[in-house]
Amino acid sequence: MTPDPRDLLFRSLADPTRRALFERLCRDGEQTVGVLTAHAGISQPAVSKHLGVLKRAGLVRDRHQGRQTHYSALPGALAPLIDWTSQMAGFWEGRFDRLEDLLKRMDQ
Amino acid sequence: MTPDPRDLLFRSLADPTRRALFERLCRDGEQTVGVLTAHAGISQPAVSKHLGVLKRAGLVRDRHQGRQTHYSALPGALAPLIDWTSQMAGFWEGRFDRLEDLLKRMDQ
DNA sequence: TTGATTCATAGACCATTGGTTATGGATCAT
DNA sequence: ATGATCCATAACCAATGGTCTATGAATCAA
Repeated sequence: MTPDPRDLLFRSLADPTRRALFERLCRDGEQTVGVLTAHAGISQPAVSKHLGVLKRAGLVRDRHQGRQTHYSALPGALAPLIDWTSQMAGFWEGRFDRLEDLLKRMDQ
Repeated sequence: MTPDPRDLLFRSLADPTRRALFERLCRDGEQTVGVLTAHAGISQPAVSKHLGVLKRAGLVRDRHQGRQTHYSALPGALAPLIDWTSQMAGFWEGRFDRLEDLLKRMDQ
């Protein structure tokens, strides 16, 4: 059972709170856990847990400075997601092409 | 609390079995529940349930013919997902630009 | 050193979810 | 009409997930 890296990505982004955290980090850059907690509307441990999930998915990284932890987004980790959607669209187009071929052959 | 359409999408695609079903429909086109079940490795009711979730997310549609139900993919429903990832990347680039501006101003 | 602050981890709790079996409604074949 | 097939729904169960409070480790300030 190779743990599909896509799976971690999709599951991490399935939660709206986590998407909001990631979105904030993308938009406003590096933030401490305290600042993120102040805007998240949930407890600090909950925020830490969400950040842990995002980190394990490679979507964020942390930097320790004194007693605070700064988190920042790594939007490059979204690549597999983009690849997958492209692939789905590609399958679709490919299927359509084959249908055109079929119709073309039937036309003769 | 308006139910974010993105939320339905992300949550629907968070499950590997559902992604596999959707992928199969994208790749091979319309399929009956029976055929999908034969390849899914889970029970028919489980497949039906997953298809229901995908349908509510707008990712598939169903067509009834006799006693079978044919499902097909609607990959256009992936658009909000693509938009979101683009927006995240956009935030990132914007942030970088603003940083450049800041450095430029500091340089003077 | 003592106390306050910042964050992560542990444990408990509740809702959600993904799976099962059982069943029923339609449709087709005989 | 009878039986078989296809699918959806219902009822249930185990596991997962998101939240909280409590606590501890590390750092900073006094």
